[in-house]
Amino acid sequence: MTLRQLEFLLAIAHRGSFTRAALDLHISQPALSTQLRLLEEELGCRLFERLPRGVQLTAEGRSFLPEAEAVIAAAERAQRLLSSVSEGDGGLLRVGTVLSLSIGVLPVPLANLRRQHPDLSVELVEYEHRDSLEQGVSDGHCDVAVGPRPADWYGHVETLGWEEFVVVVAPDDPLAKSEGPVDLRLFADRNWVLFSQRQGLSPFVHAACARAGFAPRGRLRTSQVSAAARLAASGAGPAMVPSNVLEPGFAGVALRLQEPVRRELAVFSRDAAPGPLLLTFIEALRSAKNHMLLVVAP
Amino acid sequence: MTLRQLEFLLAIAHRGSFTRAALDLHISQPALSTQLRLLEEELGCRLFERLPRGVQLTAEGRSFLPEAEAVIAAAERAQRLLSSVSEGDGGLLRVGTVLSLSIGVLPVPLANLRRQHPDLSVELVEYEHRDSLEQGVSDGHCDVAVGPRPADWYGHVETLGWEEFVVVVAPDDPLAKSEGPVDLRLFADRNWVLFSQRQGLSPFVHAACARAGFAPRGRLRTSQVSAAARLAASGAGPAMVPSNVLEPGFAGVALRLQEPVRRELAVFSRDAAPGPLLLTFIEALRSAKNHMLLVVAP
DNA sequence: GTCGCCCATAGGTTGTGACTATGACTCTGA
DNA sequence: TCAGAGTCATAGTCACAACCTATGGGCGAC
Repeated sequence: MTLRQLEFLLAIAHRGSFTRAALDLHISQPALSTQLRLLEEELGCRLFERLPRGVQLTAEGRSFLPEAEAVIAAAERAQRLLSSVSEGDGGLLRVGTVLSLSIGVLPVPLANLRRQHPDLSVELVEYEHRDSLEQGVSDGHCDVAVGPRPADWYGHVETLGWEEFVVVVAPDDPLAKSEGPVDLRLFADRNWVLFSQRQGLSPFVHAACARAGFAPRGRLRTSQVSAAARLAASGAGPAMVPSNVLEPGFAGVALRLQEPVRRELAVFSRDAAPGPLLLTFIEALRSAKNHMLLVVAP
Repeated sequence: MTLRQLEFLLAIAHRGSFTRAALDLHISQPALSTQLRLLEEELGCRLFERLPRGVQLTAEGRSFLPEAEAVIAAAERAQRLLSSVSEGDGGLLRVGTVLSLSIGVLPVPLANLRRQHPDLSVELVEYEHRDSLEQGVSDGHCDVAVGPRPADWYGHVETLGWEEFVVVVAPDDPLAKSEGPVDLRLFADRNWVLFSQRQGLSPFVHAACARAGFAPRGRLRTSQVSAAARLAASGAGPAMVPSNVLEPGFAGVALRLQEPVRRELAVFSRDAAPGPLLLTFIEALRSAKNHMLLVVAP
């Protein structure tokens, strides 16, 4: 049984004649005869009654017809969906990212994507650490990743920009009124709001402080970036967070650093040549570059 | 796009490997490679990512997979249904008949059919007259007919039996206490309960009376056999009806006739060689022959 | 470094599907 | 009654599609 044979069946049933159905299908009448005979032989019963003037469905054929229509309809649905998928307009994309980016960076491009390609579903797969993100892409748990640019990557990589880290303090902090960028070393003796060990930002913050010549002490740890920012804003101590996670009306004070702490962000995937769905997504990222609170060049 | 290619796609997705899927499908690995390549070319995008160790669905392939499964599932459903249809176990049969038979004769075989083939639906198409029944079969409005045996018929015909007509009178009728068959001429001067012109039994009753040498007068006409019987039972005048329409606890008195009035009943269809569905139905009729209140031999 | 696993390609063979031509049949109209 | 138009089925032929075997290339494992 083939899709083609079922289409033939429908055409004949619709027109009530082999000859006319053959015209519709742009094939010869004998070809249609043969194919229907094959179908009838495979199914084990006649589907049409041959009359002197055209043909008519048998009881068996009439019973089978709705099922045949269902198969053809399903096939057409599948083809429609895939043609939209192959134009990057539909389907499902599993986007891997790290926790902080799904708050600070992704909302804008995802909103654009929703608007421009309403039939394209996105499943966010959030990882705590850049390593597990890369692993997740490699293992096929997600189709594309947005995160810190991997050191060396076998597939497609494309830099999106650099996110800048700021130190968040409470409005009544002694350094809150500083004009311009501050020196990170001023916070060396403070009690920091730090990230929990498993959070990917934790080693990053420690490395930044180490470059400034100290190791941050902390009494408070959280795995959530936005929690760290809010805790710092309420006086729990300084916290280093990406500037893009701070909302416009944020209650704390964000201090830029004299020695900027930056992280290169990229979109990357297993495939060296991304397919249409990935391209659509990557395009959405590109066109939102200037609205993602990233530094475009270091 | 063919059903076969979709099956290939599912097998590969399921096994995660061309080689293993080819083993499952009992084809060679290159054949599978080629077919999938053709499918991908037709659809316009890669469905699998080729990895050193097997393959993995792309985002496009993963989006398409559920649709492909739906198509295959619909095809399997269709095949299952048709295999049950070709064994006469399912589907829809349109049974044409005349009004009186759907009351008196068909209930028993239809009940048997329901019991033995629960998935087989029957649509009763009732005609007022044997001529329109024959026309209905010829025109394809029903698949098979149960009714008075046609004079000459081009398709399959099979006699079911002879229904015998009785004269129904009220219990207080002068002739109600007659022992044995009565002479139809005794009712020549009565006011009959007759059938309306369009009812198929009307000419039949008139012909029977004509054979007995009189033309029945009537003050009351109905198109329904059971109404005629009840009216007669309540004293409206004699009525000639098939004996099989009288229920066991019927209130009137049914008188058999010395010159029996009988009508040959048959099942017939357009097709000279009935298909499985018709055969199932005809078989149900045959096996109910002795329970349909028919005379088996004239 | 060699071996094994996996997918892709090439070349050859088989089989299927389509076409043209024709036949059998029925209904229609002269 | 017979010719013609219309229907579907069959036969013969051809092209292409699908498959198989053999082989190549890439990658990881031992």
